[in-house]
Amino acid sequence: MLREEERLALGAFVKLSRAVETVIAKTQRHLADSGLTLSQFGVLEALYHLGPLNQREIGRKILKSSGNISLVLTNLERRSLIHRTRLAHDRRHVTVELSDRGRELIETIFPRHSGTIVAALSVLDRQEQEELGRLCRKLGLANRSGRGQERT
Amino acid sequence: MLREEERLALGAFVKLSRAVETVIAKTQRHLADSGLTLSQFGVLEALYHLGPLNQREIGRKILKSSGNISLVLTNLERRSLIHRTRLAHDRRHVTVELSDRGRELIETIFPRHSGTIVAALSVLDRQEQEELGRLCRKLGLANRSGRGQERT
DNA sequence: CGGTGATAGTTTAATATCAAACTATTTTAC
DNA sequence: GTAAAATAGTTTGATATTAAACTATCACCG
Repeated sequence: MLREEERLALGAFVKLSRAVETVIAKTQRHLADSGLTLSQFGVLEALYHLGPLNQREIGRKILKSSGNISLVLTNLERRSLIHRTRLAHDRRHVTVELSDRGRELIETIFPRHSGTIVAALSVLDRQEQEELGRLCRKLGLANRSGRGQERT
Repeated sequence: MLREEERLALGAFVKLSRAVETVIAKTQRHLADSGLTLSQFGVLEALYHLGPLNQREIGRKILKSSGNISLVLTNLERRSLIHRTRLAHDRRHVTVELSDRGRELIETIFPRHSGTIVAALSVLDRQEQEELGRLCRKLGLANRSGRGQERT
């Protein structure tokens, strides 16, 4: 019914999706203990590793629309995990940075998050993880949204 | 700063997530032309390939919570793409099936959807797709949610 | 200047998503 | 046979998500 080429590609993609979903589900369970969603964690982690960013830069890092970032930041701000500041010399930009509480939280949570992923991937040996990374990198780069299809 | 094991696993996982996100983004753009979300498409596709199912079975197929399935079905029902029927001999169960309109729609859309994925994966040759499938299958199976963590 | 266009962020409307509480129904145990 | 437990589905409350419309600000050009 399906051509061979089709069967192979669809099968690989289903397995790819399922694999990501199962690992993400594990990380979400653990993040929920701290009352964080995966998106909130993504923002805190980006700020932690890259320092203060404006909202567009955050959106580019975690691949979300600007409207979405705006909301996620509002929720983080409500819990005093980040600060937003308008730049004086260009009032269109908002600089986002971790609060002390936010820094403490991400410093506590990141090792656990990382541990969850390392454990999940540990069914694959070093060489398999390298190969998986190589194939996914190739796939991701070839299909990255180009030609004016970035999210606004 | 990060141990080698950690760097490798986190790196592989980020690439894995990005690859899935980029391919999914492509399929969503195309599904949006028909006014379907990915979840709605997932339901229609399951019904198309597997025949009538109850809501729990659908949830298991597309890995979503029962509450979510309930809502997605309501939205599909509003557009007359599916029918819901209570089973006479066990009134707890709802049998979901494609309407004629739903069948027409999925028959039109599925080939395009499939084509999008085949095209996206085509940067990998046959052997690479097989290897990617093998690695992801291993990863997914090892981390499938067990121990009472299914979604309700 | 002074308007035109670009850029950053916010808001809105629709859908999705989960966990948890809830309803309805059936099965099981006593 | 009825009470308790299990099962299927729905609802609720909170967050996420996008596209598109919108606001505010700045840059550039005449």
